[in-house]
Amino acid sequence: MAYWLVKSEPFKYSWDQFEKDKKTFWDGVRNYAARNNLKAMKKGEQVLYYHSNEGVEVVGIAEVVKEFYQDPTTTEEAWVVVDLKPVKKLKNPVPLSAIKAEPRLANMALVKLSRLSVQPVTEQEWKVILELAGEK
DNA sequence: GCCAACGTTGGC
DNA sequence: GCCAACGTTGGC
Repeated sequence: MAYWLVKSEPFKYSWDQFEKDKKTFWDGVRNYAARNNLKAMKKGEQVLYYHSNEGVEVVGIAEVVKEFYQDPTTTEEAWVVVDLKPVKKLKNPVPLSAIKAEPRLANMALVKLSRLSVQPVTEQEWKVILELAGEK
């Protein structure tokens, strides 16, 4: 079972909107590395939901409900989406500054590859994030 | 709004 | 296939 992290700009698609919708397809990925991660997602896997630009923090947990398929917003075959549903909002959102301050998270893709919009999260990292979020 | 980091494009 | 130029992302 793998873990993931997706980024969204709250202006464009916030966690609150996501909760209202109950489900969304994750579109707009136009980067091969991110695309490959989308393709690697399996149904039932858990995904951290991160707000970039504003907030700059992990705000919630989502789950993959449908594995990748052709991005309906483009006819270019290279691009895919997955369906996600909200699982829960974190008690305490985890800001990037806290992630950077946590030695156990020093190697997170979020820190090292800050521009990648869909990235894998290790099980250890997942646990630490939830711990910082006050979930347990 | 600035700028660093990094991915992509295109000329050779 | 290399690499400079350019565009975009995202933290601050």
